[in-house]
Amino acid sequence: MKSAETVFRQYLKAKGLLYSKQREQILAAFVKIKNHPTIDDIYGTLRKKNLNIGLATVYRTMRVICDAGLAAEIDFADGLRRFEYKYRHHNHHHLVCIKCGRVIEVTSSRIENLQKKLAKQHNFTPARDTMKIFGLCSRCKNKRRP
Amino acid sequence: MKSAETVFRQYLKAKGLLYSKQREQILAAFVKIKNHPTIDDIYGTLRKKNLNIGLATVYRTMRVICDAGLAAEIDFADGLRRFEYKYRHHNHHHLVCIKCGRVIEVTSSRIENLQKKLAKQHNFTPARDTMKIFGLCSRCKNKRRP
DNA sequence: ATTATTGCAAAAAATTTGCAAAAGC
DNA sequence: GCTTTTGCAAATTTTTTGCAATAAT
Repeated sequence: MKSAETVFRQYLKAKGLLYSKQREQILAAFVKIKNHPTIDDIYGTLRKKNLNIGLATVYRTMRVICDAGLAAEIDFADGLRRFEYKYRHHNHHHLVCIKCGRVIEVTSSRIENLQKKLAKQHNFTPARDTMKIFGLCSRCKNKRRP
Repeated sequence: MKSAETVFRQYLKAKGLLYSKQREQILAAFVKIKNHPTIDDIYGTLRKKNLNIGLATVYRTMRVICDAGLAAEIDFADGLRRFEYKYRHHNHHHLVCIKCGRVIEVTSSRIENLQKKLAKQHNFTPARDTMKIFGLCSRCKNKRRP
């Protein structure tokens, strides 16, 4: 299966865009970070590696990566704009702990089938979907208040 | 059934907070606006009514309204922070058109049951959930490119 | 050679905060 | 009367943009 880099390269070529070192490095950093980084997480990672990439470039590149379908914005209701890696990830849903912020990824083909049905009923052509359940994770639910 | 205002009043009293005219007006404006307003939508509505309420107050009050469980932030991937009214609304899901922005609200008890099951399997105590399907609505899918 | 991309700094937008005056209870 | 809330302006944070220099094909 093609690597994300290859997919990105092909996308850029098809759109007449250039494949720059910065784009390569930003994509690599993003893919490497597990668990839904913010722009600032990605920027910080690059800085730590002494890659001198401007913040504006990270913003611009993450937009391109999203356009290429390799990432999507995701909102865990913590006020931060995060990104989720979309390539070779099964479509999955999230259980988000409202206390500790832990995110558990789950899949359910039955839910997916129902989603498809629901879309069809409304004559709606689905492209992607998100499902999140907010609540308390197993660790947090047994803790007493501080 | 209690009105949202009553619920809000009771919440404030329970927390030792005050029920001010501004809070009343902001809640009323928010409830009245259909379809997921931004802070600015709410602020604009109030201004149009010549209610001289500061933007900071709208920010602060929407947070209180969310804390009271009457609203929640919702993200339709359009870069805007929106709020959804939560009281006396059946839990519903959204079909979001990525072309025209139209939002169709749907319910599915079968999906809800599966969500509950999924949470249980992970020893997770659900509080609230969101599900969105992004795609093309019936109107947009038949249109050709501009 | 031509065009797209970058970094930087500046601008714009979004959100939060400090504080004296006003309002709620 | 005591506290909380408000409006305003200032401060902070987040995101976008203009542009000359640089890099990609």
